[in-house]
Amino acid sequence: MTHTVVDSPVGPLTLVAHRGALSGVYMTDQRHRPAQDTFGPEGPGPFGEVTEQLAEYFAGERKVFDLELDLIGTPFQRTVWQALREIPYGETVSYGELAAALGRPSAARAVGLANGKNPVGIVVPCHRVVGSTGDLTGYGGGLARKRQLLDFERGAHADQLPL
Amino acid sequence: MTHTVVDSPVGPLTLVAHRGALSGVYMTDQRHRPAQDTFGPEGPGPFGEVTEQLAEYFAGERKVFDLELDLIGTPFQRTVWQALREIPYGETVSYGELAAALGRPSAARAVGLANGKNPVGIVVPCHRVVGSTGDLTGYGGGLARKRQLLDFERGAHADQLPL
DNA sequence: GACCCGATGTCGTTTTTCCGCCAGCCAACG
DNA sequence: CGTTGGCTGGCGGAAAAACGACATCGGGTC
Repeated sequence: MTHTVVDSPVGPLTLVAHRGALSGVYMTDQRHRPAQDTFGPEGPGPFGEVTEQLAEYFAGERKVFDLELDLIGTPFQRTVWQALREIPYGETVSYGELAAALGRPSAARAVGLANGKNPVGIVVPCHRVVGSTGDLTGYGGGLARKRQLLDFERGAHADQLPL
Repeated sequence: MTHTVVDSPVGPLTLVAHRGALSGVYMTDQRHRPAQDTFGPEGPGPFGEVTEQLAEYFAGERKVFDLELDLIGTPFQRTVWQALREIPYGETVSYGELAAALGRPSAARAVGLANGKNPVGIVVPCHRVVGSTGDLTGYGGGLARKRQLLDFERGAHADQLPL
């Protein structure tokens, strides 16, 4: 367990590694952010590759992250997080649709819970899930950041997918 | 975490080591015996010294074990196990007396529970605790073994403490 | 009295149960 | 449109219940 901190357009990001793989990406003031002392000491880890891909992402040059992750959670949570990774860049799904895709059409609210516990922000794109009406409805890092990320992803796509 | 198996007059004993110290001594068919896969691989450990002292004990030549132990349990359990180690060879105490000695005169039954969870049989002499009437009342390894151990300890003492 | 039996009190631990929380959804109503 | 109320499912913590390697007391027996 080691961690480090890098800068980004959405503020400082705390990167956490466990067993040699990325296990956490936390923004400042993020809800459900674990206590600092659970991140282990600041130190070496696979952070070079992570930092590079994040930089590419924020430069609009990367749409898919290719990183080894170590996600710790309940079976249901892991299922949800896995599903999140399959939402394409720039697109959104509703909590209900995601729940239905998992075969639990009525578990929309539970999906919201699991979503909020996503330990790896941005890389696991929990920001691409919105309410059934299109409302953003909530985000661990604050709705402003969610809007910022979605606007950015749509903008970077503009030249390819003119609406 | 490593373990090994040795023979003894009360049947095969599984010795377990953790952090370089003895953490378990289990008989066959013992109640509360942890699952085999929690013992780690069969391998090296401080088993030479342990085996030697056990052999001396069963030869009637050793009355006190001098071994480093690594006992894992709740605070109360650790207190009880520590108290057990101070019961002299060949003598017995009742559950109630032991509880009283710990300052919890009414916790006799709880002492019984903790007693049963003793991970290090023989070396931590839980067999020296009996009911208030002198009945053996119970033993993780079976009453037969408890009787066997107590008879043996009394016998080995016979030349010193003729009743 | 001596003895056995059952009921009761006790205590730390473990297991089970229950309840509230919430980044949702839908329908009904103004 | 906004607002409201009722339904939902998984999670986490709290509370309750169950569980013994006991001890003690009170009645019945003989």
